[in-house]
This record gives sequence, C-alpha cells and structure tokens, in this order.
Amino acid sequence: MSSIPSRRSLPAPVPALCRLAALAPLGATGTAALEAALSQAVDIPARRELILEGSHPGEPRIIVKGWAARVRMQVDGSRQFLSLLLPGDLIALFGQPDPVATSTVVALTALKVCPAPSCDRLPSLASAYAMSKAIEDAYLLDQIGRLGRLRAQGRLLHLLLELNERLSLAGLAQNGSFEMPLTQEQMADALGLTAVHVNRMLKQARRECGLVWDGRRVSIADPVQLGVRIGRAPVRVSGGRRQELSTP
Amino acid sequence: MSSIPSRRSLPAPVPALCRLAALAPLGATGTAALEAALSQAVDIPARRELILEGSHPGEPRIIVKGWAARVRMQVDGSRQFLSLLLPGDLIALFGQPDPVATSTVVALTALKVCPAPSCDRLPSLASAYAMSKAIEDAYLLDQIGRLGRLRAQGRLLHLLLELNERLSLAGLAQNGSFEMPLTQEQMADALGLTAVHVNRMLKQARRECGLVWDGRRVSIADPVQLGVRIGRAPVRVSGGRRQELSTP
DNA sequence: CGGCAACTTGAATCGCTTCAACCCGAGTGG
DNA sequence: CCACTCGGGTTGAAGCGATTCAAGTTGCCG
Repeated sequence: MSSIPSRRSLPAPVPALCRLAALAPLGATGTAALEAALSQAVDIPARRELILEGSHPGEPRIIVKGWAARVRMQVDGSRQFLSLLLPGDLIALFGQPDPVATSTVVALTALKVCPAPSCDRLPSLASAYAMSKAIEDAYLLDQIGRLGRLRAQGRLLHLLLELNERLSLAGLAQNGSFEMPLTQEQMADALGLTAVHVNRMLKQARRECGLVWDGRRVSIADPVQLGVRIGRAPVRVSGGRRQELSTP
Repeated sequence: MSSIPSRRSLPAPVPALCRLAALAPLGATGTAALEAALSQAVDIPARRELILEGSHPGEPRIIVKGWAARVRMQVDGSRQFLSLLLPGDLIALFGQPDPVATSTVVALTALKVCPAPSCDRLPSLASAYAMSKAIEDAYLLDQIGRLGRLRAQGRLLHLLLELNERLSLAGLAQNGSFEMPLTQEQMADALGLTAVHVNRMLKQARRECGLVWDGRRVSIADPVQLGVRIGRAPVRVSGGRRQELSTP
C-alpha cells in the first residue's frame, strides 16, 4: 500500500519505485540503486520499438512513465498484444545466456525508461525482480484465460480490473479510477477483438456496469463486486497464508 | 545408462533426458543427477491434479512420460488449458520465495514424474532449467497469439506444429509424426474452441492440409511448408546465430 | 479552414456455438 | 451371448456473437 521502507507514509512520488518497493522490501541500498538509475531515465516517443522480436534484447530496463506493450505481428498484418507494460514493469530481463527476444516491445504512449540496476550484488533487488517476473507470468496466464474462454464483454471488464489492480500497486489508481491512455484500437489489439466491437462493448459496459470512460480516465464503480460478478480473483503469486480473498 | 555424453549417437532412450540434454550441455555430473532422479519416478493416474491453483506448488518435478496440462477453470465450468506439458518439461519451478501456484496442473494421460534435482550446485542443470523456463514462456506467448488472432483452423494447425516441434526435441516425433494421446475435447480446451468445432476443423485439415490422425498418431505431411503457409516460425529463445532445428 | 485520428453507429455476413441425434468400439453384467 | 452403458467421435440445423464494410461524427492541430 504505502511504500514499505521507513520515512514516508505518503504514496511514493515515483510510481515505478512505488511498485518495486511493494514487491519486496528494498532496503537502503536497493532504493539508492534504483534512485540512481531513475536519474538516468530517457524519453522514448510513442510508437517507437524498444525491443525487436528475434533480436538480442539489450540491457534490462524499467518503465518509469507511460505505457508499452509486448506485441506479436501476424502475417496478415493484424496485431496481438501479449501483455501491457506499465510504470514499474521490467523489460528485457532474461535468465538464459545469449537471449533472443520472443516478442517485440513497442511504446504505446510517450515513455520514460531507465536502466534496471544489476541485482547481482543486491539480494533485495533480486527478489523484487523475481517477484516482478512471477507476477508478469501470472498476468500472461490471465491473458490466455481471457482470450480462450471469455466473450467480448467479459474480456473487456477482466482487463480493466487487471489494469486497476496493477496500477494500484504503483499508486496510479485509486478506488477503481485511473488514467487510461489507450485508444479503442489498442484495447482491441490487447483483447483479440476489433476496434468496432470494443466500442460496442464499452457502450454496453457503461450502461450495465457503472463504467465511466471519458477517453482519458476510467472509473469502475465497484471493482471488488465487479470482480466477483465476472469471476475474477486478484492475482497472487506468493504468501502461503490465505490473503483476504475470503468468500466466507 | 549413459545417454548423450559419449557412445551413442542414437536418440537417447529416455525422452525427458533427451530434451534436457538438448537445451544445455549437461556434463557428467548433471547427467548423473538426472539419472538418479529418474530412478525415483512415480506413476500418476490420468485426471489426477499435481498442483492446485492457489496452493503451495511443492517440490519441482520433471515429467518423464505422458502428457499433462496447466489449466484454468472458469466459473461457468469451462476449462482453458494454458499450456501442455510434455516429457522433459519441468513443473513447479519458481523463482520467488514462498510461491503460490498460479494455475492447476492436471495429468491428461497416465504419467510418470520424478523430482527435479536441485540446480544449486550444478551450473549445467541451472542453465538447462533456465532454458526450459524461457522456452515455456515463449510457448505461452505463442498460445496468446493463437487465441487472440487466429481462426479455428489456424489455431489447430499452429498447435500441432508446436507439438511436433517440442516432441522432436525429446526424440518423440520424427518427420512430423508423433503419438497424440489427447481427445478432441482436450484439444478444444487447449484451443479455446468447442469439441464439435475441433472435429470439423480436423476433418477440413485432413482434406486440405495432408493431415493424418487415426486417433492415436498424428502425421503432418510437410511441417516446414505448413509452418510457412500459416505464418508460424519455430520458437527460438537463445543463440544470436540462427540455429537449425532442421527436419531434414 | 482543411486534414487527420479516434470514436460512433447501422446493416450484412460469417464463424463458431449450441443442441440434437447418431455411430462406434470397449467394457460389463444379466 | 447379447443388452447395456459409456466415452469419444461424427454430422446436421438453428442461433448468436463478432467481423466486415461503410458512412458519419467529433475533437484536435497545423
């Protein structure tokens, strides 16, 4: 919720730091390393490709600001977003030697990215990275479930709940309300639908689910209740004791 | 006893070992550790669940024989297979502390599984595991692309090519022909379709694509050409130079 | 002002699901 | 021995959900 370490109980001013601190206690050295890296953040224009499928992915980086997507192109020109990348997410983090990128990463908005500090000497960073990777994998599985077994409206609401959940971790969503920079066409690429149909489902969701979307900001009336309604549980990747996802 | 190291150039007698040896050079100690683990393989009946979503996943294991699936259940009772697990695949391998399984793993056929030797003291095993994990991730991305942007027939052929590719690595497929233990209903769960429609697409594929499927064995006339036709490239996760996974 | 990208809406078409019936081979038990 | 069931495969017909194509709107920016 609040950044873990010590001093501030206010939401961290930097969303990316806020997210990573929420994944694992960073300690003074981890925080310092990240802040040093953050100061080297560079700007990337929208539509720029950060990683090309089939090429060497380059050094690991952290998304500081803006949204990106991992994307797969089909021969017929249609696109499928494999996952969305939000502030605090890591890219180009690989375990195997001599890695080759398995997907293209493209900036959906203007972006700020910084190098991800090496975690070789910083166990606290290493475990934050491991958590981040585990969470990313879990959301990939969610994406498969969405595309495989949900209809258009379920997919849309499911994804909005995921975004709310992930942005909350970085302090970028409050009470089911968050900045939403994607166009309907980009939503369609994420959902395996056409932009036209996303538009229709959106209209329906506004009517039936208390969804507000003015083009810049999304507000979900009651995220928890909506999650129950469409059968979506929050993603959890560690912590043996039952969290309070209780249905008593 | 020995498999890769020295004497035989024939395919290794144990498919699981064959696959892991193909991922990274195992060396004598790695091979020995795996063979010791293989001798502890146990039988699991079909339909048994090996890991339950939301619970602690238990110790890492290797699938020695048979097929399994990672599966997500929907509230309405429909199932979606997230990935198929074949001989040589690892399960319950996590990087984060105190992990919680993000998907259920269920045996699709009768199974033999053995414990996966710890890789803490065996760098060669560690890199084989890392490769295995990277490959698994890559196939998850393929699954997303399949479900998001392919029609039924494309999905079916795409998956069959994936299976051919993966089984080849373990020495379980030759010239596009392999044992196929899945029912059409299980294929449907993997493809996000209904069993009825899988049946129809199969019939069409037999007519139009030179596919043979007698219920136990699948044969693809020309896997390479079919891959080109439907726009599928072999999965590759490392090695800047082009590998050849050639099917000569 | 024109031009462009994103959003909106309608109508026709298509792909897949749904529901149904039927076939077949492998047990199983009277 | 045959009637029975049961899981898996096969096929037809009807219905619906999503796509496609097309036209029109809005807002933004040079």
